Amino acid sequence: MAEVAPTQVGSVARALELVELVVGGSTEGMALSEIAKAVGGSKSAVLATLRTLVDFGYLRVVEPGPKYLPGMMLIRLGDLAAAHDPLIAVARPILTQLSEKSGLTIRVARNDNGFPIFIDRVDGPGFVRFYTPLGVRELPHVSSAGKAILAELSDEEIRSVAKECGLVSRTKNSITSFTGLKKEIDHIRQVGFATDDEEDAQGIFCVGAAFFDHFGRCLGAISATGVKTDLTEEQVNNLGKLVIRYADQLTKELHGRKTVRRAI
Amino acid sequence: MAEVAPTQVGSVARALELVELVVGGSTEGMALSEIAKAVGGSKSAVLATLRTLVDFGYLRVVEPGPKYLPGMMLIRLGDLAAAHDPLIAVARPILTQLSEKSGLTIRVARNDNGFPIFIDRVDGPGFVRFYTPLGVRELPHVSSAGKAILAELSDEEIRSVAKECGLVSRTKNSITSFTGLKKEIDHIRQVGFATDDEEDAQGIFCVGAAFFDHFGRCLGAISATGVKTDLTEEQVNNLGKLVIRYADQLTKELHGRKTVRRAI
DNA sequence: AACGGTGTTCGGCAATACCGAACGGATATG
DNA sequence: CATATCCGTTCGGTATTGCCGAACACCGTT
Repeated sequence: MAEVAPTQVGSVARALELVELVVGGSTEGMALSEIAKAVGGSKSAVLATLRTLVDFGYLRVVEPGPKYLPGMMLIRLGDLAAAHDPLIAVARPILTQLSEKSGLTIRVARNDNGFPIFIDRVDGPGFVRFYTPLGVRELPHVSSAGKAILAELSDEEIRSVAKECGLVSRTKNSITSFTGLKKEIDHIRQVGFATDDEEDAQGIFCVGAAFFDHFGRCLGAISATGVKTDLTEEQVNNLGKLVIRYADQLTKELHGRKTVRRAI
Repeated sequence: MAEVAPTQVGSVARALELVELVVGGSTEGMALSEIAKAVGGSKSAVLATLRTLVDFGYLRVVEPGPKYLPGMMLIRLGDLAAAHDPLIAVARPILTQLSEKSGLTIRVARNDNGFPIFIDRVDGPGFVRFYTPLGVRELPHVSSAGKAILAELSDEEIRSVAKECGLVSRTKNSITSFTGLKKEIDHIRQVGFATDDEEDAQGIFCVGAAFFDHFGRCLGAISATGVKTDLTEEQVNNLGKLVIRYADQLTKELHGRKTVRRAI
């Protein structure tokens, strides 16, 4: 089976795999045989597990078929988990205000050892043209939030993170060399905000800025995301200053202290 | 133990109880002994389960102590579950627009046999002064969304729902008699929107309107929530018309068809 | 220094979660 | 129209494995 170092509970692990499988599946839902085949278990065992998950609302079953879909409890738990997180609780009103002011989608990422994990998002008005998942470690070098975080690290930390993620390419604009990244970070340290000019996805432009705890350590970054249009340098600068202002506001409300960014 | 009619998996059920326990706990996190005592299990068994949940990101452990807190995966799953739900996907831009237009917190509830289940929320600007959970069945008679849904039911359905929830009182403004509720619903059917004038919580005012599927059946309702201020009847009417317009827009984008509301 | 409180590890027993076969229904195929 | 093939479901039997309780190590307090 799977190599699990510490003591675990197998049936629970298998159940959680089922949840991820269904959540990652299509919006049509998944059938029992399909699920059993995917996880390589017997139909009867999978059925018992699915019933348990449905009982707790983690999944819901839609007739006819029976097909399994993500349940309401997941939304409830996600909402409660967000309410539990002090950072999200403080950040959300700020994200909302910045979204309204800029008309863009605003997200907040936590600094996870140099990697950004987006934990909340407030959509801008208009139809949502892109979807970015929450709660997962993202690539640091192709997102404005990630680069804003990187710019607050020491050079050796940056090198370590760059090595860990491999500086993989996502689009033709992605920065894939360490020297290129270093140059970019120098620029970020000068202007105080980071950009993502179609480096992660075609047609998407982002601006991000870091925020800090009361030790002056970078807790994460907020970013504004929109569809790429022809922005003048001045417009980018204005947006950058706006994002910085709200990031500073977040730092302040977290009783944090903004560090002097390392110039070189 | 618990009386479980169909075949289930006990260890999974116990694990999910742990998740709910921790999510419902304080923001400080819960200790192992505390959790074991609460669920009435041995520390070793609970520890193994907790480790599994931590491994999957459902919980996270914070040192020192080890204390257990809701994990990032819950946020991720909640976000994915919301993205899976066609209603949420369609509704969110509309909620965002209405929130921006009205400056209020907008929510959308699904009609669950006459009961509202709020499944998404877009906060208005400014500090959030109230928190309403998502994904749980709420009382139908003390929320504007609930009453907007009720007004689309037949009279016997309303009576059935009223019996089921007992018309319990939440504030001194709560409607607790069936005749009072019937009168209120007649009014809602006339004006097309429902209000909640501090009937669920002191100082909170809401306006809600229903939306429909392509059979003309009431799928749910959206509502605008704000702090109670001295609103003139005209202002309430204007807000009501605004909410109706966005609810109708939602109906339209769901390829739904608005029913002629039953006058009497 | 001895205590109550942690979290942790370990062995052993029995509960129980798994499997596979068999059934019934629905849909597709000849 | 009959046959075949999928589906979901039920049901025992087996042994896997998840549970317990005791013992350990650790810290803070008394």
